[in-house]
Amino acid sequence: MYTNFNKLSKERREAIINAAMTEFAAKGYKGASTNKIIEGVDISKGSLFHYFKNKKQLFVYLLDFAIEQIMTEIELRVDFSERDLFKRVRQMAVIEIELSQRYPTMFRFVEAAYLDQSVEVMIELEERKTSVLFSKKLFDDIDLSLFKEGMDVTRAIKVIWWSLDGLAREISKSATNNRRIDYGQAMIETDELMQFLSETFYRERGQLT
Amino acid sequence: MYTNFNKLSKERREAIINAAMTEFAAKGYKGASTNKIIEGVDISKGSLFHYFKNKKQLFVYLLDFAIEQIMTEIELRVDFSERDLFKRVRQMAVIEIELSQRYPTMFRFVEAAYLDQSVEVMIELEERKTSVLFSKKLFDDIDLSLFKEGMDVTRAIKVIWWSLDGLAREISKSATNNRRIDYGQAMIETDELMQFLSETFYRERGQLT
Amino acid sequence: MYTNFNKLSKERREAIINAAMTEFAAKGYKGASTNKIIEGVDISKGSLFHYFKNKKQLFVYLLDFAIEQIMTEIELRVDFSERDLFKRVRQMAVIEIELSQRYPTMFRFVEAAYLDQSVEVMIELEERKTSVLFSKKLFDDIDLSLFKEGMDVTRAIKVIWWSLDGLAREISKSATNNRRIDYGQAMIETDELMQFLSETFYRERGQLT
Amino acid sequence: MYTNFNKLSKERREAIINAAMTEFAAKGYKGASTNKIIEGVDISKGSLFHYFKNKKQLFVYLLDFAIEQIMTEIELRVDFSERDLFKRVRQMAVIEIELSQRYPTMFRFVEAAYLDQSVEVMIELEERKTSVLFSKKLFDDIDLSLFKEGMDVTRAIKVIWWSLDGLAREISKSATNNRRIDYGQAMIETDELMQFLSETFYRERGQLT
DNA sequence: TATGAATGAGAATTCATTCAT
DNA sequence: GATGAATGAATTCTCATTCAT
Repeated sequence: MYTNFNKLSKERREAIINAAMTEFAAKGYKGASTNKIIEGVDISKGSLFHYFKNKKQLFVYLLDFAIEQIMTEIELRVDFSERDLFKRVRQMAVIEIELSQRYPTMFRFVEAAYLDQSVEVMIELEERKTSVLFSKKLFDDIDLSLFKEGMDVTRAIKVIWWSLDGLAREISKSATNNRRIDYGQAMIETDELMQFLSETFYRERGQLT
Repeated sequence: MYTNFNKLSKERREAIINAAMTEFAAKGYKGASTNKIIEGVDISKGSLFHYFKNKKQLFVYLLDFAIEQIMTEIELRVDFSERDLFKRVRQMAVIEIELSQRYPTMFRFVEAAYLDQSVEVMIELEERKTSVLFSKKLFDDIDLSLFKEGMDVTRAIKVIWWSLDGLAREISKSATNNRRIDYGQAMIETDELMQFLSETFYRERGQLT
Repeated sequence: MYTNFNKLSKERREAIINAAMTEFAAKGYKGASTNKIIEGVDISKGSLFHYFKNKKQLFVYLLDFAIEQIMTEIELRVDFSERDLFKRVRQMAVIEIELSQRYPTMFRFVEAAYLDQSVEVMIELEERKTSVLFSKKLFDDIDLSLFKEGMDVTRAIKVIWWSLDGLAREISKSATNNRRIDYGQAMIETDELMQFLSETFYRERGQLT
Repeated sequence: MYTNFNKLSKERREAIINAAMTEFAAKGYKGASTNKIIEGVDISKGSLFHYFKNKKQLFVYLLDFAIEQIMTEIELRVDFSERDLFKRVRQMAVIEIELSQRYPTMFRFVEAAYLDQSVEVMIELEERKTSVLFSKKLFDDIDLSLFKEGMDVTRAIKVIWWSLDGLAREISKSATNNRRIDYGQAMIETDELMQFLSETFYRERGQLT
């Protein structure tokens, strides 16, 4: 699968991936134009459909490519022996922020893809979301003894997750308006939120960093 | 603005609104076809573009119509003299659930619209989101004395909001998969979450209902 | 059905029908290009697909139009009270020859359509063929007493039909090569064939004309 | 000509011929896709166009190949010393039926090719049709003394030919509808028709088999 | 005011053929 | 000789919008 495409040189492949992700991120699946994609990179219409048999396959390829890229980095760099929930989550946040600086197009694409409503790719998206979004591993083998006594930990973790997710959305939304995310500021806000949450749910104040 | 459209009879207006919302909800802004919209209701091509000068204006009209509809109901029915945050929020949840049962098309439209990625309507959407989503009034004149002493109330409220929002997303996402939201179950889960949150952030256990 | 198209002026309608039939006759269903059709007549791409929702519907319309045209003329002008098989068939041949001179494009189209192998329109073609080709009425209430005694009349009629059909094919095939059918000559040959067949199958030599 | 292709091993050649015939038979000349042909057999794009300089040459090759195959068999197996027209024709029918069972793909291809409307190959087709269909040899040195006295034998032979052709068409058309030709039944019907024709045109009833 | 026929740019995709390796 | 990636013209069809009636 994708045999033809994978035979291309890295530069060419990346140019195509970049152009396609940019277009999909900007216009959504349905709105994106394969014509525009090939305009943005030195490739013929025939070639695009030689690499990917149709628009949907191209989209799915990009999605899987991006997810793998991100997951690989997380798997590699998150220390899963760290049993303090906040410390573990913080590692992930740091990596994500770094990646979104290194691969802004890819991140914008993934965010847009996850919100895409197009029926044509809904099923593919759902499959990927459930497999990734709430990556079980992230909450595996957490040290529950750090939580306050009598606390409903499952619910607490959900509240923590929703809060971090909410903050991320807020930051990313403000970015759409003001055009650029200040990642330094984002990290500070995330740390402050985690500080608040650990004070709320943990037995005693810990040291995040 | 929309003078021509407003001169129509209520039935006609609602038929058009319904058909348009259904199409936009199903296919997104870009994917929706004005041709399909008029097929679904007794109106001519010319008239549609007479009432709304283009597709975008139609979309924006629908959005504002829906928001107003919902906000009016909330304004009317939420008792803003209730100063207990959870009790006030609960009222809103009840109303939203009731409305989404009464006007399913409208709700589906609003949900889809809020996720729409189309560049053409992004700005309009952002304007409405910020003005509505975190409706200030909702958190005005809240009885802060109910919160635990020393609690960072602003942050607590955000966490509460993000959690309720997170639960709502979770329910609505599972609905896309399993086809139907069980509103009774949704209310139970919301109540349980609020119970947990009030125990976490409030001085003493209250009675929600 | 075909409401939009039927609202056009006769001239415009005929121009479109003509251009389309010419293209289909020349290239077959699959080979015919809707682009070429609109090039050949003052009509926009959008309009063609406004009149006929797709290529297939256009083809089917043309086919039904042509068949109706021909059948109406035959019904009107063939004297079905003539009970002598050859005399009745001769009437039809005369009409067909006349029509193919008056509407050469239409006839070329029908002939080509009947030979078309494209899967997309096979079913539609089969439906029309069975209903028309061996028009039962043509052989209804024939005077069987004219045939030789002891003759298997059913088989004789088939042989007559196949022979006339064979001659027609021969003439029409030679036309593809030499470019034009000589209808006078064709009529003579048909008469000669019928003379031979009547001598073969009839009790006594009749007078065809 | 076709030097390169003929250098291939028999198996390879036949695989290519088979795949190409199948595609042409199913979709017609214009509709057939060279891409699809190579998908169905182990051959590269470049090679196909190396063996046959273009689609048309491939088609013509297949046509000539099929015709030669069939004609060779007929030449070999028909006993041309048999001077009774019906007996000679019957031999041919038997061979054709046998061949169409042995090489169904080839026969389907030939039938489809003969009906093809594509301008690109019309001329080539016409050339082959006239050269083959009414293979003179078939009617050479026929024993005319068997025909009734005074009979216009030339015309009689034509009627016989057209009738046999007509029956064949009828059988083959019904096959398109009902999916399979019953060759046993076809042979019976052909024999019955020939019996009828020999009674009609021959001096005295002969014995066909 | 209301209509809906007309439009042509643009959509995704397929195609036979070429040519550098 | 054999390959298969690359091509761009051509395909059918859709679309939001206009404008004469």
